Amino acid sequence: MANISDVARISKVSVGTVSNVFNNPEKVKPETRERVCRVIEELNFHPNLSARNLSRLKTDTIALIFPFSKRKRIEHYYSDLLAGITEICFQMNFKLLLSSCPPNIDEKEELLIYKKMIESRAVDGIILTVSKYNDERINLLIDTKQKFVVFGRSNLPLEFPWVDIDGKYGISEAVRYLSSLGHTRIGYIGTPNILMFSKDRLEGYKYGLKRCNIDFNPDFILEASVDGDEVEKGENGVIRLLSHNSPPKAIIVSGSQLALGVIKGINKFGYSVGRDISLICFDDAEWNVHFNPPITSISQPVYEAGKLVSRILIKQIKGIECQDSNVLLKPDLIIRESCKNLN
Amino acid sequence: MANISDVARISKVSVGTVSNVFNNPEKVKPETRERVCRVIEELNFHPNLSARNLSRLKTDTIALIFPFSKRKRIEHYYSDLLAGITEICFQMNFKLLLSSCPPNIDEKEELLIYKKMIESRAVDGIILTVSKYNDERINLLIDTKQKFVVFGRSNLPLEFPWVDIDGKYGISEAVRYLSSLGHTRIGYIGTPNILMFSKDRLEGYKYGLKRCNIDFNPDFILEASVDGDEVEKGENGVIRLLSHNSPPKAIIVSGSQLALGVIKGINKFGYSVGRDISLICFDDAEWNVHFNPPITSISQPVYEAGKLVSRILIKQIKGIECQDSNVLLKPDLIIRESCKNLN
DNA sequence: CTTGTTTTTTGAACCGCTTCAATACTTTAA
DNA sequence: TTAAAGTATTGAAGCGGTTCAAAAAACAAG
Repeated sequence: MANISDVARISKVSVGTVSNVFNNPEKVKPETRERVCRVIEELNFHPNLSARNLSRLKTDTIALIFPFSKRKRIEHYYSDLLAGITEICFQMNFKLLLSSCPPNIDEKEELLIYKKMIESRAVDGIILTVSKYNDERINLLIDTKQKFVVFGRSNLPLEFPWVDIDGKYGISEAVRYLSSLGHTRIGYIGTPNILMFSKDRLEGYKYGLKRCNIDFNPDFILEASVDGDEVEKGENGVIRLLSHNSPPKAIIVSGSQLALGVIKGINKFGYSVGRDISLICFDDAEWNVHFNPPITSISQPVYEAGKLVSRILIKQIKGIECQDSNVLLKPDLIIRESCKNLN
Repeated sequence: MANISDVARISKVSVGTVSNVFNNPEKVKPETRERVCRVIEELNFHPNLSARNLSRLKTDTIALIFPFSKRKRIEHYYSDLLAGITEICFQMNFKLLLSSCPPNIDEKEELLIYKKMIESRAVDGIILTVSKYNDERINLLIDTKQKFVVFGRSNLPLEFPWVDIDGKYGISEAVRYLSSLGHTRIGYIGTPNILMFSKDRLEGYKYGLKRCNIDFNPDFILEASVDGDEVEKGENGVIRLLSHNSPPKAIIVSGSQLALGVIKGINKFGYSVGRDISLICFDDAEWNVHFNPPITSISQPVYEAGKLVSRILIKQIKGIECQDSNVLLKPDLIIRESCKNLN
């Protein structure tokens, strides 16, 4: 396979000129350029990326690390994100290195994976997803001066680029909608407290109640544990909520997997979604619209977030000033038929 | 940032020895090794991957190229596959380069993307997915001597490693099951004919009928077109089938997106799945079990295929003899409640 | 035909590692 | 004590590009 000096030799120029033909074509005289190009064509020469990466000390590659799924498939959250990221990478001519790590991995081990990636300089930037409370990974990335963007916010008092979805807004709008239908007994089933977005959403729930002058009842909320099957947790959770002596009549559930369980639980309890229990699901999974009744959902613009996140990161890598490197996206309440009008 | 010669200088050995500490630790005397390791630790040295890749002329990286989704998310088929692939990559210490390309891209342009990837030697191997009839990509990969594995078989008379799911078996089992419930009027809604797996499944349908002594009725089959929304195609398709003057009483649908439309269409037609129309879906999407009634499905071991495909590819790259580089996986018929027993 | 200016091209240094023949050092056996 | 064999280390030559100061060539003006 031909290399750059073959091309140089045959086209009777220096390697520097061949290199310029690729990287600074305007610097080489048209006639020379054409001659070199012919030889490039003839030899079917293509610059070796590893060599290029080495000498430029950059890779035009970004990385995304996500946890293995327990369900032998990528969470659809990542799936949407990936769709956005790969699209931008394609546009901007960047590559995406995808890594995954075992679920429920030891936090220290997870950090090691990040460290390894940073230190080997395999990528120019990293996309961090699902920020946690006191997320050590963010500290690591800042300490090592690695370029990165976070999908999610942080409680740490640090400046860094992030994109997030306004869960507080989303949930509070759901509460407002339920309240407008006459609901006051509104339950909430949330995700584990250690994830930043859980806090945000729970806050939205409380804020939403307050705004609608509904008293907060701690018996009406439930936070799923970190481990275990999401569907099961949803099922058990909702059954617990419904077993109260004066149970909620509406439930907002944070996450589509949990929601699957919640629906199952509601049916198991002998109730029917939309008639006996109103339901809103944060995160509009593909199937929500196809259920009977179709589930009123809060749709997260994860795909857009993926595009943003990668665009911001690549800009940062290229040294392009980015005016908005902190973006909060609004989710959408999509009203379908799972909530009963009590008025 | 420290490099290998810094380490060599400070620990008073040659760069070769430092390199050996990493790559052939058994070749260096324990005392020396320890001394070098201390310096490595001190300087927080980590070999630069680009340099390593360049001098070894390999990257320990494989690539997967998949089409953008029209639905702003990765098809769950790829999602399962990715889960398997990334898991093996993690285990085998390989990296995965993920690329996507616009949907319905010109075939020539698609080939260019593959060419670019091959010629830049950015990866050591490529995973090709969803083989097509007369798939040019396979020719390209063979011609360029690129290492690769295909998820799917080919009609081309070529030898190459592949993993596939036995669609013929899956569909014919579905037919057999329906027949055992007393069904004889069995329709089939398939995916576009250009995809290899479509042919396979259709064959399964015909074979299944024959085996059960059911006459093949061309009016009962429908092949979805290449473009357009899958759900819509399913909906329109099933309505067309049901509008016949003696319509099928059972339908096998090839693909979960199509199935969503089929269910919608059945309901729209005023029929009810499991009562008026029996339904089997090839591909057990996450939601199938949660529908009412739960959909009897043929579950594809895509996650396992992902593991296999990457394992085979990596072995090939490493030059490890692989006894079984052509694997046909059997899908599973999961009986739920969408088929009526006519007996 | 000079001289000065601008445009092109050169070629060596560099990026940071791996590899391997050659050398140096140890150990063993006679 | 020494030669032979075995073990450990060296260092230079790759790998295949990019970069940039310096040289060369081309052009313009006097």
